[in-house]
Amino acid sequence: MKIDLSEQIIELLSASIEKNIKEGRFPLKEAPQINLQVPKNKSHGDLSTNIALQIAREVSTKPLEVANLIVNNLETQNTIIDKVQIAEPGFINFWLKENWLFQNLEEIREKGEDYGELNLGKGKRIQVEFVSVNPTGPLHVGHGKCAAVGDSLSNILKKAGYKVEKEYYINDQGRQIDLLGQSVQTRYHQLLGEKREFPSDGYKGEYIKDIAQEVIAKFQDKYKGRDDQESREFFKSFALQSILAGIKKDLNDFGVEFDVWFSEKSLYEEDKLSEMVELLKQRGFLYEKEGAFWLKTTTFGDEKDRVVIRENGVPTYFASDILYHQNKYQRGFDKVIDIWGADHHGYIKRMKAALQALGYPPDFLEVLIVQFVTLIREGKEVGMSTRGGEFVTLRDLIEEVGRDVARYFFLMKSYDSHTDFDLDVAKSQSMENPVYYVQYAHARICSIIKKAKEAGLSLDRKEKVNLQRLSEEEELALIKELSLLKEVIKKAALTWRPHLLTNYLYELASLFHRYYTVHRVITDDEELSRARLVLVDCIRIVLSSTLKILGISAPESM
RNA sequence: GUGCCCGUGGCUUAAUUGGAUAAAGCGACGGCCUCCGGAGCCGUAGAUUGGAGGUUCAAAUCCUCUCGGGCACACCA
Repeated sequence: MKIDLSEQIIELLSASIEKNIKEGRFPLKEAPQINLQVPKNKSHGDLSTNIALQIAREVSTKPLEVANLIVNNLETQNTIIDKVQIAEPGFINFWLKENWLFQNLEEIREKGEDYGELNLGKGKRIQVEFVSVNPTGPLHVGHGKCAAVGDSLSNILKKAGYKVEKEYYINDQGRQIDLLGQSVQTRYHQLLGEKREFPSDGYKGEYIKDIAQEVIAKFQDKYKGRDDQESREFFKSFALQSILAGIKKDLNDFGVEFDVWFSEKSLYEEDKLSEMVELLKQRGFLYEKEGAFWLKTTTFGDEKDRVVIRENGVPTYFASDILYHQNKYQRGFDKVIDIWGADHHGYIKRMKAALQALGYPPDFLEVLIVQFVTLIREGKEVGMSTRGGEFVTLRDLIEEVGRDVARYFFLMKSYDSHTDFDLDVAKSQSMENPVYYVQYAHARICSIIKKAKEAGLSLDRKEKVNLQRLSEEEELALIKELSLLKEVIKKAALTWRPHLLTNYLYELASLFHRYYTVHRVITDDEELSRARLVLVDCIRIVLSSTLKILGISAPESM
């Protein structure tokens, strides 16, 4: 069987259009990009294209006429195409031979969880950087959303044939880290009974005291009364290690693992900064004004130029980010995707401008902006302030609703729309809760397969099964849905939208639940039962592998 | 004030990136268990896609204006 059938049909269409060009009917230079879609309406066939409508203007011919010319030159013998029809105002609709569906099932049986893998990326290297919170406190729920999106997106890209690296950027230097160190140090002194004023803009959370306690547990009063350089460095690095360890643990428990933890500090080790400054000067994008060095980001559409090196000689955060992205480029990625919270969106222009100033293509960097999360409990918004003991951390959320639910809820809507996270729905084990709905479908299938085995019907991957017996409307609909997986992954990978998979899962589960209530898998007719077992097993495989991409478990019973 | 994101049934969101009759869930109302897991299934009601123009064979989607909501506008990170 062929690679991908939509590819096959696109090739046929291209050939036909090229023939029309060659024979002078279409005044075009080359065949255009053709898109196939799966029509919503069954009466529009299995696949459909609007190509005639799209080129009608260019070839100055009526769309219907164009469609006719294309169809007349289409070589459909010995292909998967059963019937072609032209519809107003110029769509070309394809009906496929029924056995393409069964071939699809065979493919799923053969490939198992690898079904749906694509070669879209052709091995290109993509880096996805996400979360990257300042290590000055625990992760909150918003970071959880970023983590879920970044992690699933990475999995999707992998499945689509890209080489993906997940990275976390650690801001391990600068004022915030100084403050963190001071905060812990002050708490340490206070806990040991010394009177110390807490830094006015220090970190006031309870976790700071916990860290101070850790210090006491490990080093007792070793640093008591001291405020020298060495002890300050100690508190800084101790606090950093401790918080970072917490962040790693939270992410791990959320099912997210990074390939690289990249230190901001390391950017400054070999004086890369002055190299970068020199380069930008040479390229004419860096100038001095009022004692500071400014990058001409306005050249690339930013509202104002930005300071890179302050008057006092200290590089800004922006300087680090330029260095960091330069480093990314030098590591040879074909593309890097940064996932940022909504509060950073104003930063995109200057970052892209900086990359262009360095001479990199503007689309080397893609920034996805994730909108905020609002927690709802008993119909009311949960305050995100640290006061009042209401939970705000990712850890609390995982403990309250579970990892599967949390991830699903973050991924069921487009990341660029606000998430209203209803805790009561998230905890309910009913049809209100889409996670269980999908997982339940999986568990049901497992149960059927088990039951079948007990009845002596076991599934052997290699065994020939007469799939032609699958002829019910619900069965054909299910097989079609299964075959859509590739399209969904392709689209999700090209548009960076993980929620497409969530929607797909829900739809597949829904079709299965309907099928389940109307037809029995295990019947007196053994041949039929075997065919149906293959079908439900394929559904199980697709449910399970898609859930895996989203980082959600596929329980066999629940 | 300037820039970015978002306005879709009562509520929360989809819509194959410009396609054919705007699709689901919740909530409301009415049905379905002698049978593989009822955490399920079926049906009914509910929409001028915030509003006004425009672009074209075709607009929820693109452009302009306008009204609401969020976020950002530092020699902070």
